[in-house]
Amino acid sequence: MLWPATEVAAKIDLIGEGDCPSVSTLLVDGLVARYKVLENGSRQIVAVHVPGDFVDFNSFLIRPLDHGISTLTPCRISKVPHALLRDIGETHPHLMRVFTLMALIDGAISREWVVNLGRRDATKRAAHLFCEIYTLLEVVVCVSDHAFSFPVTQSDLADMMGLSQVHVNRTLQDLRQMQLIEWTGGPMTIPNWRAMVEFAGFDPTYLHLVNAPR
Amino acid sequence: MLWPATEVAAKIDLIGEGDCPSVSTLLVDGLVARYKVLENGSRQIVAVHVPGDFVDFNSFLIRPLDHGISTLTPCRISKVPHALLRDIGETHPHLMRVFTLMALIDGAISREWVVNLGRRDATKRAAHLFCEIYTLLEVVVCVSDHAFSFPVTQSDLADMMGLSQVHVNRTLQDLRQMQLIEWTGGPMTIPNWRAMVEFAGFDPTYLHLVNAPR
DNA sequence: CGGGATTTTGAATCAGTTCAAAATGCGTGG
DNA sequence: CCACGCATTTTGAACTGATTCAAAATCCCG
Repeated sequence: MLWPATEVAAKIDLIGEGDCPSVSTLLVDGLVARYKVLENGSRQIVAVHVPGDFVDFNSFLIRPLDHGISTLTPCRISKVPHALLRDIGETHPHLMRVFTLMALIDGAISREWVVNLGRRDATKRAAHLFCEIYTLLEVVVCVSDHAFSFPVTQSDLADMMGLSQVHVNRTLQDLRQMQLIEWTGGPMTIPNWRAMVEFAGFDPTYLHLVNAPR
Repeated sequence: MLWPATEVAAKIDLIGEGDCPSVSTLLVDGLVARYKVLENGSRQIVAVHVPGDFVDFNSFLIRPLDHGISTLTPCRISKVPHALLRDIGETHPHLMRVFTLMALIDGAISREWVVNLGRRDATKRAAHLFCEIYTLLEVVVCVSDHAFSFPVTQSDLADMMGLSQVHVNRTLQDLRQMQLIEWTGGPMTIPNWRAMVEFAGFDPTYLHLVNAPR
């Protein structure tokens, strides 16, 4: 069963904080961020979603939504009514377990973000984030040779990493100079994956992917 | 149906990283932490659990466990076999939804930790953490008048907040001087809850408690 | 070619770290 | 009850990673 995928322009709020939609959104193409904004106006991105992710599975069982959801790039999305999810849960109880699993993995990734923000310096923090995003993309999209489209601003990166935009810029320069990333204008490539993983201390176990990448 | 609660001494690893137990642990009394350790030896606590929490509900559906679990204080725990959880899920499908809900709330708390580490300075970070823990305790335990037993070392706090132990010490002094906490030897008290919430920017929505406290 | 967004650079400042030592608290055994 | 020893807290001072502010350079799109 398929829904027509909708095109969405870049940098659009898919769902605002406090909204209570009766559909969940499946990301078909593009990148979306879940974020929170503090009183002082600063923003923290709390999760990044890749194609195949349920972007607000939460809203199926939890209200109100305690964070905003916004696209990072142009996206294609597909709306799945909560009524359908409920039906699935009732007629195929074993699929309900899949929902639980999705929620658990979401939490596992979130916990690794806590580690990333709490205990890694800017350079390793960036490296780890790129490892995570690449690994997730590799599973879903046809990604060739550790290169992937990543049309995201340094401000957005700053909000993912809990850093200032200026420092993100300097951090990226460091990673470039260390030959761990190539990223100027086009897609990001990680020329030496082994070195990158080693440097970032990246262990993909927490992603709980079925086909663990090498 | 009840299990005998087991006594556990303070600062004991309940479950080590990589373990695959066939039971989940319900926390009856005390505080436990889930943590990750980096290559360089630094530790980050990724979640704190209060009585009533399933401490490793994860392990029911996800393996291997990607983090360690350790007590912060002496605890009483109760082991619930996975087989039983599976039975419940099969015979009472609607309870499976409760499991999903638990997992979602766990994730929501984790995301707030990301915000706390990413975008709040040391003082507000500590304040927010104390607000969270107090609010969770208030629901479960008989806690009187914004005072609660919190026998945790400053090192443990440092690992929750992604700070050095020394800076935690100075941060606590600040909070004491601002009259936001009283904490010397005995239980921690928050003499002016309104001021504390205001200062920390604490909004308990993300905890998704049924009986929202004032 | 022009204009807004984004990236890059510089310099001063600040929040938090590190290292080291002193002070305090606390349980145990004499 | 005191003395000892270990864990924890507190203090100081030097240092460093990241922030802030401001301006210049570059990019991209129409």
